[in-house]
Amino acid sequence: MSGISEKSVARLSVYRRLLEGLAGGGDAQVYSHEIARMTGHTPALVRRDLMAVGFTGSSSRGYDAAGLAKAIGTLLDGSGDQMAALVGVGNLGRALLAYFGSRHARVEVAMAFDADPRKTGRVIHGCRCYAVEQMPVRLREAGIDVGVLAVPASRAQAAADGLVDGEVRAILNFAPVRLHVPESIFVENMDMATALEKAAFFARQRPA
Amino acid sequence: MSGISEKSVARLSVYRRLLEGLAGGGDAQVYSHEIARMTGHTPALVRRDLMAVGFTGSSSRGYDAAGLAKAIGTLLDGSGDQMAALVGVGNLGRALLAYFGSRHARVEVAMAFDADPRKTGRVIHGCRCYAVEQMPVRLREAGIDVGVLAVPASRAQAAADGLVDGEVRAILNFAPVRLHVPESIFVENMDMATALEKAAFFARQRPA
DNA sequence: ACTTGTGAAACGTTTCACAGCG
DNA sequence: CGCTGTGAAACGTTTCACAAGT
Repeated sequence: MSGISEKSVARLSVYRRLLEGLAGGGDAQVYSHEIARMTGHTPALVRRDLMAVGFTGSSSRGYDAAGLAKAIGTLLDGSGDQMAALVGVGNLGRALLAYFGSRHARVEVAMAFDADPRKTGRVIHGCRCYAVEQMPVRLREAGIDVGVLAVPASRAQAAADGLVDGEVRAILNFAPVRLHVPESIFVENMDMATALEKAAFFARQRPA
Repeated sequence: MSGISEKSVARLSVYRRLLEGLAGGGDAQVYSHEIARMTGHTPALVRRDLMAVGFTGSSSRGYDAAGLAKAIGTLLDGSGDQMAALVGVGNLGRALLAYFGSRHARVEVAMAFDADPRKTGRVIHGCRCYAVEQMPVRLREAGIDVGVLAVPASRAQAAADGLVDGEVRAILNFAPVRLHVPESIFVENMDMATALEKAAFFARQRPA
């Protein structure tokens, strides 16, 4: 529907962070080949990605960094705020709360859920933790549309079912399993075990 | 050189985990369409990926789960053990140590590094922590070839330089920046901020 | 001379479709 | 039959190459 590919969205998110840094550092104008060098892509690809943004640069001066960052934001963030909920407040879950909680609150992690009664009711890294049983109701009440899954593999499908029941529309899945969810729900897998194996594999295919 | 794509390697890693689970659960034989359904791909893609493995199935019974898992292992793991080192023992770093440390030690995280002197010398989740200054020497001595980067964005490039100096051949990068490293080094980016923005974006492109 | 924006070519990945086999 | 293995087609993504702007 959006016509814009997953890869393009991911790169635009990276461009925006870079541009905000440049604009903050007093670098007002920037060329596609500079963005390309700093993000590890080609100038042509950067320009192709920017076509979707509808922000036009100048042939002589390139792009206005602050303006382009804002235009990317309009595309990526939409109008209203978006909220996410974390499921699984273990080692990884707490690290994610700290990571996502720290200021750059593009998407707010508004609540967390855990099965362990010792964690429910507590506030961890500024985020209140509820029992998993309350998940569908609380998600719907708060109108949360992104779920972040940081539970053990064995519990991932049950937790995903809870998120679907709570009517989230996207899931960021850190569990090393493929979730079974309705077609209409977007799933982004962050499989760290696979990523490490991949790195180890390609390490071996290299000159020593 | 290897002729096998990054995507294919990532999927093979997922297939293997699945197959080990099946074999352990007494499911001796499995068809490509079953692997496909459980991993969310198509049967044709599964068979295409398996072509690189060189393990042949039977038309009537499909693949031997245990044998196929082992064959994938031969391809992915190579001969000797592989070791990784973690840089950055903050919230995320400790979570990664717990995550990667737990038994399924396909790649062993053998040591960790941190700039904070209160952390150096300690053993965290079974992994000894050293000062970053010692990084290049210790990496070379131990023959470590994968670095896992879990430091703040502002320190990521310096830490990457240390890993390169220590002659790692691949880096698993959790920092939200593009690293500048020699061509010969494989970099796998795990940008969680971008992943969350991506999930939020595609959540919006959906029926409510 | 340098850029941007973009049609068209090149390249990579996935799916189709079917021969061959048990 | 329903399966595997695979050439060929379809599709998606990136790069090339150049017209047009400054």
